[in-house]
Amino acid sequence: MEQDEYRIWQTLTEQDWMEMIRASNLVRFENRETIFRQDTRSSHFMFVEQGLVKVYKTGKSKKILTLKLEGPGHFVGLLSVLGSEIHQYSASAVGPASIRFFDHDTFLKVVMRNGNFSLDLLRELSRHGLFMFDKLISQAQKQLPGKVAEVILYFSENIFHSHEFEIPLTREEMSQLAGTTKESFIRTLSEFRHDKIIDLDGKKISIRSMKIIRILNDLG
Amino acid sequence: MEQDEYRIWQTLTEQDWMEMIRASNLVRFENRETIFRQDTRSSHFMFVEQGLVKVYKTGKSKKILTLKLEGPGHFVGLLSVLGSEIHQYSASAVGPASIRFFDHDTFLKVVMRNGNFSLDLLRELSRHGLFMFDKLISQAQKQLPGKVAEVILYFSENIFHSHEFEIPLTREEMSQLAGTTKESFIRTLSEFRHDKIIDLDGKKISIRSMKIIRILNDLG
DNA sequence: TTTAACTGATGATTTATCTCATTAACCTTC
DNA sequence: GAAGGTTAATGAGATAAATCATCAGTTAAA
Repeated sequence: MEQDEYRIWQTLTEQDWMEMIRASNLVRFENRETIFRQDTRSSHFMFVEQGLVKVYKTGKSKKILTLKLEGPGHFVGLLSVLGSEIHQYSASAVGPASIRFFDHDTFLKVVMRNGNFSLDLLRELSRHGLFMFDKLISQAQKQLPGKVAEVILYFSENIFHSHEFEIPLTREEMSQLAGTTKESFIRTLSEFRHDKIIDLDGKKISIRSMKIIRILNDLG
Repeated sequence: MEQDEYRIWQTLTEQDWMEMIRASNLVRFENRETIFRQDTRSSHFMFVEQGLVKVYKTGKSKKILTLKLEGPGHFVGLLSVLGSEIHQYSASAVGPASIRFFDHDTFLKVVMRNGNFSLDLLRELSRHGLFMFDKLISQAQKQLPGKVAEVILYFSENIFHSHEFEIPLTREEMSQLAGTTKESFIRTLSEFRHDKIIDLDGKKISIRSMKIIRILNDLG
């Protein structure tokens, strides 16, 4: 990794950067491998260099809710590393992914002495919080079509930047991202297909009417 | 306010503290007054010195979801001030409340030059994020009794630190905290009363069986 | 290569919760 | 102190979504 490869490192001095990199190691995960697991002790700061990472949490009823897929240039597990001793959620690789693990103390030392860097982290954490607040509203207030449209839109806009894409998740995993059951999710997808809002071919989805998807996402 | 009154200021030097305080002002809000409103421009860092502040967000359908009640010693609106130009949610006073408004640039200047302070903010923000993630799981996976028990437990443990308390919100406001409708909330409260889990007298609630409340909260 | 497990799809049924409607109690203010 | 507004409570009916069950197609394992 070069220092200028990701925006977040650009506030670091060459020395800070070198010190952090030296106290780090890059780990490659294969599809579906766990990166860290809820209820284990949190230790390292983890940064996605390549691939996609699924961030999810298991409720008391063992049901899973997936918060997001984090892509390159973002941290995973920050909330737990900074706000708790124990991981409060899990993360796993979606496809092959390279994660850099930074030594906890070295990372904090740099955060403490570099105001611009810590401010960037504060902003990253804040945007993450705003994202969660939005998701909270969705879960509390939207009904099925709105939730499913949101997931489709999420892949289209945040992950693939295209109206046509192949989703690297099973239907059940998608339903966990929507906050519903796999049956309900599948059913709603089928309805979207019948209503010619999307084309569907296995894991390939093509949005035929972005307008309707947006309306469904907005109005619930 | 004295510097040692709240934990968050203890990492500040006397100079930093004085500079920030000089560039701040304390505003008293009466019950139900808006402190900041969703969709307005965010400007100041706001800190609760006294009272309770309701943090809530209005969805596209105009329905309100209340995230939490923030008490003395905590910031409100941090997510928006740091992560967005525009407030993504609202806050209003629950009873009389004193809020200190810090000048944006002065506050950031201190954050940037004081590593311990910025680290404290990072931790505060992280805990806030973990709280939201928990709430997200609740909204996605719990049904009514679990959500209502959660609200009762929240008041008991986080706000009043007692099994008996008088809630400063209407039933409708409580339902927005639970993420349901006022009718459903009232109905569930009544059921709890019939089942002798709580005593109910207007806004006074007394938990008769903390054990059952906890079970309901945990298992859904 | 046969069996077993997983995934996707769909129907039928049940259940939870929302919506609508009504009433009573309590404030507020004119 | 009467009228209007807000809040709390509850019932009946409508509706959305979960659950349960089945089956076909696919992938993985024995």
